[in-house]
Amino acid sequence: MAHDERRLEVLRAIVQDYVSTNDPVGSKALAERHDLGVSPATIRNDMAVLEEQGYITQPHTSAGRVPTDKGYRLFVDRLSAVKPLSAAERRAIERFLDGAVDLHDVLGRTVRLLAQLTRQVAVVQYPTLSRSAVRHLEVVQVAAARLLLVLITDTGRVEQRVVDTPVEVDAGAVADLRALLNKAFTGVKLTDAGDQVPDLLETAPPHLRGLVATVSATLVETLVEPSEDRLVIGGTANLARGSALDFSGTMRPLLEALEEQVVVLRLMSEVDASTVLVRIGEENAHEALTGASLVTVGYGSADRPLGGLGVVGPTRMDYPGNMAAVRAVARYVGHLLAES
Amino acid sequence: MAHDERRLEVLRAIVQDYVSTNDPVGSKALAERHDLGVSPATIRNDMAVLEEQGYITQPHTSAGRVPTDKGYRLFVDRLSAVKPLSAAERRAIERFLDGAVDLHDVLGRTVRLLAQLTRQVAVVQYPTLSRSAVRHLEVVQVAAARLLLVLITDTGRVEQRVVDTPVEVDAGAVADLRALLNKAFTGVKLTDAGDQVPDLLETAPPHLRGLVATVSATLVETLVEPSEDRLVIGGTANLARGSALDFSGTMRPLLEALEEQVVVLRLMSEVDASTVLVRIGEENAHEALTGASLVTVGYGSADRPLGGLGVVGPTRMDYPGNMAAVRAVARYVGHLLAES
DNA sequence: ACTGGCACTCGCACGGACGGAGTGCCAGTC
DNA sequence: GACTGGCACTCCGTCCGTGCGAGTGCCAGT
Repeated sequence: MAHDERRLEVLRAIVQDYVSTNDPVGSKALAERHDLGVSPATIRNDMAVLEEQGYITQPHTSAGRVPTDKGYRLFVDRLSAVKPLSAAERRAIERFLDGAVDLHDVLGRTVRLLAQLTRQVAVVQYPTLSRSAVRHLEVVQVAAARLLLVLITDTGRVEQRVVDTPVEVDAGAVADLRALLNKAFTGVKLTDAGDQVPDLLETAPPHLRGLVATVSATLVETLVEPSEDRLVIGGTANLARGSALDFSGTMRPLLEALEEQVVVLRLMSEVDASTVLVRIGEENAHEALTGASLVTVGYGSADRPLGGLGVVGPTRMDYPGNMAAVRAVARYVGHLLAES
Repeated sequence: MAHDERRLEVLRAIVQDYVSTNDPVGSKALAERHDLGVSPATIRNDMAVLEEQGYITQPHTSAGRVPTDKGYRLFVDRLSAVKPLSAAERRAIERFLDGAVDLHDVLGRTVRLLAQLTRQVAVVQYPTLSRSAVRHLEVVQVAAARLLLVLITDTGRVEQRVVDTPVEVDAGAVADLRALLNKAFTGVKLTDAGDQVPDLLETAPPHLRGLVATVSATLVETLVEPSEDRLVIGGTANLARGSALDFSGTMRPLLEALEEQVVVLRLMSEVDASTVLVRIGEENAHEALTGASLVTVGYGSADRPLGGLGVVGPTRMDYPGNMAAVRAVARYVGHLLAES
C-alpha cells in the first residue's frame, strides 16, 4: 500500500530530523524539509497513526513528535541504508591505526579513533583469552619460592601471574619447568588447557611433580576462566557534550556502568563479526543503560573471533553513521590483529 | 598578634564550611557554627581584610564569601592538619588491595579504591620503566622474519614489542639471541640499556650481528625513551556528581584533558614519595585544569621511586581528607609492589 | 577592640501575561 | 476515499515585575 510506505517515510524523516536537530519535530517543518509531496495536514494524520502504533510520542501536548525506542528499532531494521564512509574517514582509520607498536597501543588507538569518528563513547574489548591459544609460556624466578608466569597468546596478548611455590626452586628447576610447560601447552587453546594437566603430571620427572602441580593449577585456574576480560573505554568527554540534552542530567549512572565494565562485557559477549548489533534504550535491560543505545560488532575473522567493540550513546544517535564507523573499524582492526 | 591568628581561624572556618556545604558562607552562619568567641560584625571586619588580601571573594555583592585559589593555598600550607584515616578506611585499603593477582590488577584496584575513598577522579601512573631494571627478556618467534620481544622489569611490568628482522631466523638463532640479550641486559637499568649495545655487538657471534643489531636497536629505542607512560583513570562518574555545582557545566575539557593523559603525566613526573603535592586551580597552568585541583604523591621507596598517583577534583575539595587518603594508599601500594 | 543596629544591595524564587509552535478536527475539493 | 486548508485550542517557554531574604558595610556606642 502506498499508504504504509509513506508513513514509514514520515517516520524516517522524523528520526533523521530529530537526530540532527534535537528538537521534537512538527508536521510543518517536516513538510518543508523533506519533499514528501503531501501537506502538513496529511502528515499529521500519518503521525497520529504512528503515535498510536507506538513508534513516536509527543513530550507534551502541542509539541512535535519524538521517536520512541520502538520507532528507532523500526528505523534501524528497515529504514536505514548503511552510510558508506567518506574517503577521508577511511584514510583517517588507516592513518590512525597504522604504526601501532603493540596490542595495547592498537586498542588504545582504536578506541580513540572510534570516539572521534562517532563522537560517542567508544568501547573496545581486549581479545578474549578463551578464544585464543598459547603461543609461549615464560617462567621467571623473582624470589626463592616465587615465580612469575608470563603467557603469550597467538592474539598477541600477554598475561602474567605470580605463583608462590611450595618449596624453594633453583635455576635448573625453572628451566625444566619452562620446557615442560611449553611442551604441554604451546598451541593448545586456552579453554582446553585443563585437559593437558594429567598428561603433564605423568611425564614430569618425580622431583618436579609438586612444583608442576602447583604451577599448572594456577595457570589453568587463571586462564581457563579468565574472570576479568578487559575493556578499553574512551571518549567519555563526548558524554558531556550534549549531556543535559541527551541524558537529562543523569549521565552519572551511565559513567558508573561503564566503569563497572562487567555490564558492558556481558553485552559484548553476544557479538559476532558478521553483523552489527544495535541495542536501543530499554532493550538493554540494565537500568543505567536505559536511555542509551549500543552499537556493537565483533572483530576478528569468522573462524577466530577475537572480541567486540562498539559505541555507547544516547538513543538519539546517528545509527547509520555509527554502524558504518563501527563496522569499518572492526574490519580494519581484525585484519591488523590477524596479521601479527 | 591575636588578630592575625583569628583571621586565619576565620579563613579556615570559611574553607571548611564552604567545602562541606557548597554555599558561599556568611558572617552570621560562621559565628553560629564555629565558636570563634566574637560576633558576626567582627567577623565581617576580618572577612573584609581577608578579601582585600585576596584570600576570599564574593561571587556578587550581598552573597557570602568563597575561598580563592590563594585562600585554599594558605589553608593547605598552614591551616590543615593531616586528618588521620579511620580504622575502617585502613581496613578498606587492605581488603581492597590484597588479593590482587598481577600488576594490572593492583593498579586497577588502586584507582577504584582511591576514587571511592575520596569521591574524586583517581589517577594512577604505571610504574615508570625508566626507573626500573630489566629482570628478564623473552624472545618469541611469531613468523619467519618477525619476533616478539617481551620485557619483564623488576617492578613486575611487562612490555612487548614486535620486531621485523632483516632476514629469516631459525629456532636456534632465537635461542642464541635470547641468551645474548639476557646476558647483556638482565639487571641493567633501562636508562642505561643503550650503553650495553656496543659490548653486546662485539661479543655476538658474527652470524648473529645483524639480527642482534636490529633487535637491540628496537629494544633501546622503545625502552630508554618510554614515550608513552601509561595512566589508569577511574571514578570519572564522580565528576558528574556535583558537576553543575563544581565545574559550572564545563567539565568537558577536564574529561578531555584526562583522556589526553599527557597533561596529567607531565604533572605526575614531578612527584616524590615523601611529600604530598597539591596543585590548586590556576597553579595548574594547563587551561582545562583551571578550576581543578590535583593532590598527588609518589609511590615506591625513596631509593626506588616507581610512579605517582593522586586525585583530581574541584578546587572546592576536602584537602586534608584527600591528602591523607592519597598518602595512605601510596604507602600501601609502595609496599605491595616492593615485595613482589 | 569589639558589638549591636541599621540602611542598602543584590540575587533568586514566585507568579502572571504573552507569543508561538503544534495539534486535532472538520468541512471542502479532486 | 484520500488529501487539503482553515480554525480553535492547548500548552510550553520566556519575559518581566515584585517581594523576600541573606549578607554586607558602616557607624555610633561600650
